[in-house]
Amino acid sequence: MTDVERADRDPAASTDASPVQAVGTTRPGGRTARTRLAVLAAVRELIAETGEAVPSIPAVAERSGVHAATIYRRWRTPEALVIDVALADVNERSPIPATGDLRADLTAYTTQLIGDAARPGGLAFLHALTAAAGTPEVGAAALPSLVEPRMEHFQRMLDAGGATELTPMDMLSLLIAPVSLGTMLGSLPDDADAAAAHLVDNVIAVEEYRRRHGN
Amino acid sequence: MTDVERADRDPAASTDASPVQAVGTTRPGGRTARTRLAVLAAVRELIAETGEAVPSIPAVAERSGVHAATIYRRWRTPEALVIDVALADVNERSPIPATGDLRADLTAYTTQLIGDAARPGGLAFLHALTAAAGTPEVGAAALPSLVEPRMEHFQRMLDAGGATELTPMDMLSLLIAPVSLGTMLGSLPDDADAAAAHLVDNVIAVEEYRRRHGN
DNA sequence: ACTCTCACGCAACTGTCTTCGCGTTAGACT
DNA sequence: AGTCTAACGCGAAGACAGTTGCGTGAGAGT
Repeated sequence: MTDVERADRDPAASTDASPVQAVGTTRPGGRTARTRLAVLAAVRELIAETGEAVPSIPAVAERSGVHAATIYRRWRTPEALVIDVALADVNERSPIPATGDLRADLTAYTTQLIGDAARPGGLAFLHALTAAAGTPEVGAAALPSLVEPRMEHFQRMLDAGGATELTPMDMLSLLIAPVSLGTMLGSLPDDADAAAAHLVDNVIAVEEYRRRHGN
Repeated sequence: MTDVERADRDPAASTDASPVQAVGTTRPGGRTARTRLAVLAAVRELIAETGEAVPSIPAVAERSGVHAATIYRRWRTPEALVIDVALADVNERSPIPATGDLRADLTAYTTQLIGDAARPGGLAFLHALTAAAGTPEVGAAALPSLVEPRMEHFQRMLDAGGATELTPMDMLSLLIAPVSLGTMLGSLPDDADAAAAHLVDNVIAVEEYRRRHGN
């Protein structure tokens, strides 16, 4: 009847040995991983369909075939669901290049970021993020694990590009933050390339300014 | 807010009203104004007490003494309540100076902004903002009326300070956005003055960069 | 002062979210 | 292969947000 039950009984449909996170859990194995994938897939679908709302847990339960009680036990809130999806997707969705050409790397990343934020899930993610930030038990654990890997990637890009003054934090302040707020307010220009070029110019400006004025 | 009040009235007689004082409504008088003040005061208190959550309407009803049905009829959602409080408070809470000294004005504003965002209500406001952005019927009306007056103030500050290249939008990208996201992620330095100086330097850097490279 | 009617209080109602106890299943481990 | 137990399914109970119809009181207009 449900996707999960079918997956459980059909040996051919068993997962192709891709160990999902669930680090530190006592039982990371097959069924738990399958339910997790089914739930996260349902969250993605619902976000894509319903526009930008954070999906309700009963809706995710029906869509995924996983019982609502199970979802409540594992995730507790809808926001945690969205955060979990984001954690699983961010790295492949907005890769951070490091070719050595700073402006090109920044432009490529920013353009993709703008496009990503404009997607239906973009606002849902921001919503979930603010909600998670308000509830320490969710945010305190999730936020660092979301941010830290990105910071390392940024550092590689900056090193490769010869940026001596900029820090990964500056990427947060000068790129991610304006794109996030701009998406919320709908104040981003329609032309994503122009918007990206604008933001990248700001980054370059800061790098040059600090070089001239010392750190 | 205006949409809700319009729904209560004759649809044809609707003229646009200032979201703060509700002037122009058919009955702006004593009782309506009192209930509104009582409700907004309760929202402020609840936000200050409960940390950073968006208060539930039943809670606001009990605290304010205004019946829940009334609040539902006028505001519709808790997010609209928080937005309304923000609309009423922002101008006095984070004034935008225009003394002619650009760096001093920027620093004063940014410092106050950081302090304001760190307050309990700061996160609640961001939460409400993202939620409002996701529901067009609330956000489409409220967001412009929140942003536009600020943009004008910024323009005055920039003019007075002799900034020829910067736009009010840049203040959004370079100051408000980083402070917002930084507050969410808890990534702002503990030293608010240092953080403000950092962000202000970025603004100055962009102004100088554009002067040298043409717009 | 009188009338009109908008906004509010009231209470019952509906639908949905959320939790809980218990039995069952399926990985993990020996 | 056998045992153990964490994780899941299930249904019911509870709590809560949100809605609606109706009567009343308080501004607004004359």
